[in-house]
Amino acid sequence: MTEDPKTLDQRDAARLFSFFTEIGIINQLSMALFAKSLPDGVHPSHFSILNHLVRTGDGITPIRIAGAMQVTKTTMTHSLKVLTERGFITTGPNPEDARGKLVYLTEAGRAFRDAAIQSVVGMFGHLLEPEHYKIMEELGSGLEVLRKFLDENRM
Amino acid sequence: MTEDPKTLDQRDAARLFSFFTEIGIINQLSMALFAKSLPDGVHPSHFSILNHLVRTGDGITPIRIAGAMQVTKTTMTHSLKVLTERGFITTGPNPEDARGKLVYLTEAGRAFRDAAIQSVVGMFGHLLEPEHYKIMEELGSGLEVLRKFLDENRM
DNA sequence: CTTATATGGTCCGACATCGAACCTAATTGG
DNA sequence: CCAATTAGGTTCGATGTCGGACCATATAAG
Repeated sequence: MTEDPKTLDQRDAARLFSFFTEIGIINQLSMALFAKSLPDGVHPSHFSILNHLVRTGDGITPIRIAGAMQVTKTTMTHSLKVLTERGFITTGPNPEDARGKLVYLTEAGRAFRDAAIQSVVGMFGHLLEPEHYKIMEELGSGLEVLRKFLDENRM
Repeated sequence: MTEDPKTLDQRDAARLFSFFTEIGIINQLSMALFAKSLPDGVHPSHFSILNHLVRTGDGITPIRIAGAMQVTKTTMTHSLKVLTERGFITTGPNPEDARGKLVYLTEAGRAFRDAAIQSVVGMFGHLLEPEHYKIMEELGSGLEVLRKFLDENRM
């Protein structure tokens, strides 16, 4: 019909659907498993925030965390409130911007993150077979290309 | 320390984390894009139910749909209520099981699904490049292995 | 047959997430 | 220097999802 290279033919459309379906199911199943390996009612998103603070260093703004986690600032406000109530983080004023805050890890937060990693690695480690790690490694670069592209083109 | 082949070394643990992180981000970004391409407040999960009914045929039970969509029956009850209110499905008694229901597509539901596909294909089609379809195709089989494994081992 | 258990579905409460509206402070234009 | 716009955060209401409790029917055990 058309020669526009960006027009989807039926095969492309089918690939698109099945690909994102697989991604969605894997995400859902792995997140459910992940959630079960976390202690009493700590959501994976909470763990991710703590993990991000450990890896990139704390003393950063909620907005930056929200950007890294791909969630809205509204969601981040809520998540940080939960983490504060659990004693895993503290917040203080931002000396460079009177509108903003800075987020800091507590010792409890750091310890919780370490324990959670042990728990998660234990659960997945007893489940996955060596071939699965091989697959994950093989898929890594392709996924990265797609992730970066989607990230750059989001609206 | 140990020779247990299922004990994760640091490289495996890192692969595990980065893999599921990529999956999570791709899922989130693509779902957000997907949601934006659907008309006025129809959630991707609602579309998926309609799509499933078209592809596998209607007149099936809510439980079967829930299994296929990987959600709980509680969630399915809610989703079907929304779809019924929008006039996209109807439900009737199950002649073979007095406890159960059967779900049927309406003409409006079928039309909505078709229109949504056009919209989604249009949005992604104008965004993705040929190389991305190639990548998706290459990743398909590996993702399928992981998905099936997670699906069989969920608890 | 009667009882125990499993299954289809709904209701309720909890929670993560989002968008819209809003406030405050920073930045930019004039 | 002042007005307009941008950016960091919070609050509010809505929605999707889940787990637990519950009801009704179907199936299995005795």
